[in-house]
Amino acid sequence: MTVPVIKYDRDVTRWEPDARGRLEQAALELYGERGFEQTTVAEIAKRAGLSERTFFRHFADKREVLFWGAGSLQELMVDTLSGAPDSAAPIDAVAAALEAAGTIFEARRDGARRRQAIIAANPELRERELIKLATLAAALADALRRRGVKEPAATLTAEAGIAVFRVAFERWIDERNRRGFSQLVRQSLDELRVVTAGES
Amino acid sequence: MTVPVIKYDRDVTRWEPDARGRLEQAALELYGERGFEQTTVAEIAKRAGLSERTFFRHFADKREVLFWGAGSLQELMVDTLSGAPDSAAPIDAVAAALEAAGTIFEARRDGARRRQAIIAANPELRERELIKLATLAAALADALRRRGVKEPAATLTAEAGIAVFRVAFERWIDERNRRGFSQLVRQSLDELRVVTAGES
DNA sequence: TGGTCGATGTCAGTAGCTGTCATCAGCGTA
DNA sequence: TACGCTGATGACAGCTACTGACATCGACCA
Repeated sequence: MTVPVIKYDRDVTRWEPDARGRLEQAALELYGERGFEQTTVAEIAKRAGLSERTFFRHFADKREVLFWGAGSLQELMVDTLSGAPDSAAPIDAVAAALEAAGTIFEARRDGARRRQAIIAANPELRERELIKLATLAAALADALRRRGVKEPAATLTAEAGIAVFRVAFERWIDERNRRGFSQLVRQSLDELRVVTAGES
Repeated sequence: MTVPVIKYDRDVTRWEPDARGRLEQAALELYGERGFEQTTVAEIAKRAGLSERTFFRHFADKREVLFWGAGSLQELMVDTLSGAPDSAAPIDAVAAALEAAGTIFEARRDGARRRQAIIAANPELRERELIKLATLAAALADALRRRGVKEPAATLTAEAGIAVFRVAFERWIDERNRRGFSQLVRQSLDELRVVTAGES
C-alpha cells in the first residue's frame, strides 16, 4: 500500500494559508468591535494566529490594512481615463474614471459602508484617506498630461474630479440615498459647473 | 539702601520666558537641519532647554509644531468670506478668503518656503497638511451655508476653492514665479472655470 | 543528498506619547 | 507676615507602534 504523495498549490502543512487575508479580517473585525485606537497590533496578530512581527511584514503600518486596495482602484481609474476617446473633454474623461470606480463600490456596498464608518471615527485614518485621495489626484493629473492637457489645467481638473468624487461618495454611503454612484457623480459634476460659473 | 522690588509681566526668574516659542524655533531648526524623521523630540527639548514632557504639553504631537498657525489662518479666511458683500457669488466670496490668506503668506515668504520644503519632504507631514486643508474646506463650506448656499453647492464650492488654493500656493512657492499670490489665485480660478465648463 | 529560498517566529531595542506625582515661584488673602 | 492656592515645569514609569537581526524549517531544485 502506497502513501499518495500530494502536491499542494500552497504551503499547507507548515502554516495555515492566506496569512495576509486572516490578518486583514481580524483587523477589520477588531476595528469595528472596539474601534481603531483601542485595538493593538498584538491583538490582531493573536486573533489571526500569527506574530506581531508578521503583521508588519504584510502591512506597512496599522492603518494600511484599510487602504491596501487603493492601489488597484487607482490603476483602474487611470486606465479608464487613458482609454477615454480623444474627443472627450478632460473633465469628462475624469468623470468616466470616477464612474469606473463606482462599479467597484457598488459590488460591495455593505463592506464599503463598514469601512467608511471606521475611517470616519478616527482622525489618523482620515489623514491616511486624504493622502490616498491626493495620490489618486496626482495620478489622474499625470494621465491627463499624457493626453496633452497642460498645467495647471491638468491638476485643476484632477482635483476638481476628486472633489466631485468625495461629494458623490458621501451621498452614496448615506443610507437615505438610493441613487447609483454614476448618477451621483454626474449630478455633483453638474453642480460644480453651476457653482464655478459665477462671473469673473 | 533698598533693594527695588521689580514686578515682571511674566515669570522671569524661575524659568526662561516663552517656552513655546523656544520649542517651536528649536524644532524648525532641527527639522531643517537633519529632517523631520531624523529629529527626536528629546533633541528639540534639549535645544530649547526644556524637558520632553514639556514639549508635549505645548504641542499635541511632533508634527503639530509646523501647523499650530493653521487655526488663526482659518479664522481669518472664514471672517473674510462671511464679510463679503451679499451680492458676491459664492465662488467669489471664497476667492476673497484665499486672497486674504495670501497677505499673510506674502509677509513671510521665506519662512513659508522653508516650512513647505520640510513638509514636502515627509509623508507624515503631508498627511497632516492635507487634514488641515480638509478642515479648512469644511469651515469654508460652513460659512457658505450660513450665507444661504445649499448643499452640495457649499461643499463643492469650498473644495474647488481649496483646489485653487493649492495650485496657487504651489506656484507662489516656486522661485521662478514673481507674481503675487492674489494674481495667482485669480488666474487659477479662471483656469478652473475653463476646465469645468466642458459640455455636459 | 544537499543547498537555497521564502514565510514565519523570537527577541531586543528605539521613539512617540501619556499618566502621575513632585516642585516651587508668584500671588491673593486672612 | 504667614499661609495656601495656582500654573508651569521636571522626573519617572509605562504602553505601543514599528524596526533590525538572527533562527527555524518545509518546499523546491540541482
